[in-house]
Amino acid sequence: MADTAKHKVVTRFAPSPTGLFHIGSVRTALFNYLYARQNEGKFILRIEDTDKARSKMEFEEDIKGGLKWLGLESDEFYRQSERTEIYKKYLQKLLDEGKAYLDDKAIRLKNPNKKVIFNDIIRGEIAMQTDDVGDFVIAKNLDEALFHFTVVVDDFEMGVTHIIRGEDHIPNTPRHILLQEALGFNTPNYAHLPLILGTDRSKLSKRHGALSVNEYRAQGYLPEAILNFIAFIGWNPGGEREIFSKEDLVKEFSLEKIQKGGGIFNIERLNWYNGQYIRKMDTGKLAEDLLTYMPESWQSKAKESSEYWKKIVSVEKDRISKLSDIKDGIDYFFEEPEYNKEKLSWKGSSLDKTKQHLQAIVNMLKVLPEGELSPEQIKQAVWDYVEKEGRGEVLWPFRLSLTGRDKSPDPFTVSSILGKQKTIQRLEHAIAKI
RNA sequence: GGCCCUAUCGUCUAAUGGUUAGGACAACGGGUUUUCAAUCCGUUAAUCGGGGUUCGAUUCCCCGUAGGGUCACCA
Repeated sequence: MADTAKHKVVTRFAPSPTGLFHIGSVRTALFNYLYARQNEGKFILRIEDTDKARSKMEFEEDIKGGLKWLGLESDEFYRQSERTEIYKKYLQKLLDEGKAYLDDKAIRLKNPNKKVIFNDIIRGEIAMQTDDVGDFVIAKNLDEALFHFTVVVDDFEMGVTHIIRGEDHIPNTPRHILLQEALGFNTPNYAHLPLILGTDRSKLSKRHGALSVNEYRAQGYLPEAILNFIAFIGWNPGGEREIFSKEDLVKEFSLEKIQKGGGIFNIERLNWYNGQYIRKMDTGKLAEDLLTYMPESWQSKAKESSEYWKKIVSVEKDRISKLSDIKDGIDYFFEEPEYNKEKLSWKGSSLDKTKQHLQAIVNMLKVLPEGELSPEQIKQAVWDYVEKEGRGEVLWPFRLSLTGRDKSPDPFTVSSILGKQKTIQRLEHAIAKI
């Protein structure tokens, strides 16, 4: 029996390991975690693996790994498949007391067919007539207790004070209360969360696309961004602040401020949060994390010259919204750019003219000192010319000969990172091409 | 279909028995020394409908409507 006396609040996250750790489950886990931490309570992870056919260890590992990555550490861990004896004891008790009975193949609860009323923290009073569930099955046999029964027994045994779960469990609650009454347990507090919905407004499920936490992780979403984003579906502290760290959430969280209506999972908003958190990251750390998202050949180059890589990262840092974005649009830092010479000219300008501009830039750069040049230094060196000839007229071919791309950071930044030699080399290559 | 839950901009949401109904994402427009980002400024945009209660309702009540959840020897 758990030490309930020590903790005023005990919450639990109780997933069944029958699928990957789902983004909808993340919020249930998060809210249980937040509420426990906020009240200096206990947060329990309980694997509900009574369905032997569907439960798989790989899913359990996926859930645990996901929780760890998100930083939602639990204080205690249980696995229902290891608690058969406990369920058996209570099952026998119910049988002995005549509150349950064995029919052909299963153990059923004798349903008093009463009206059950409970007070949901989020929704207020909910009343339901229990006739329609009849003498529902609570176990296949003494050694195989089923969901409704194991949940009730475990929540009691573990001293769970607050059951925070999805609203898809509302219809189950009257059965659990019937069971609690039969067993002589107190009814814990219930808080049924609104569901996270797909874009079609139905409960988020596999057909809505990427859902597993690990997939988001693989795409380069940050745990802080996911937590912040997920917390704000169905909950809001009031006020106009949008960015909340896990610690902020622990401080501000309250069950009373949870929304009643379901909320759509909006990836655009997640992307925005993720970008915000990327921008707040330390560049060194980001440079390290970004490495794994790159093709191997670039990766080794980046490792060889970490200063070079850091400069690239400091520029890309506010251009990407998820880590995997890094591989798009930085090829010119690792390979010679490829492009058609026609692209070099700015809006209808002639190639001859373009060639002149490029040559002029080369000349101006050549007289600059060797060694590191800042974007400002480079800009200063060419700016008078640029102003005289037209910005796009000069800057577009400058940038294009360095990057070969329609879209990229400005030519001063790129050439500063590339270095004087490389910059001149690429400009001369462009000139030769024309 | 039975039972249950829900309803504010396209989306996530704030607020109140009396407000120009606020913020964020997205979209659009503009600034930010060429482009694309990032950033800054701005614009468009909402209280599901009908009855009550009330001096006044988006807010409280009822009825509709719409959406969702759930109806296993799954969880």
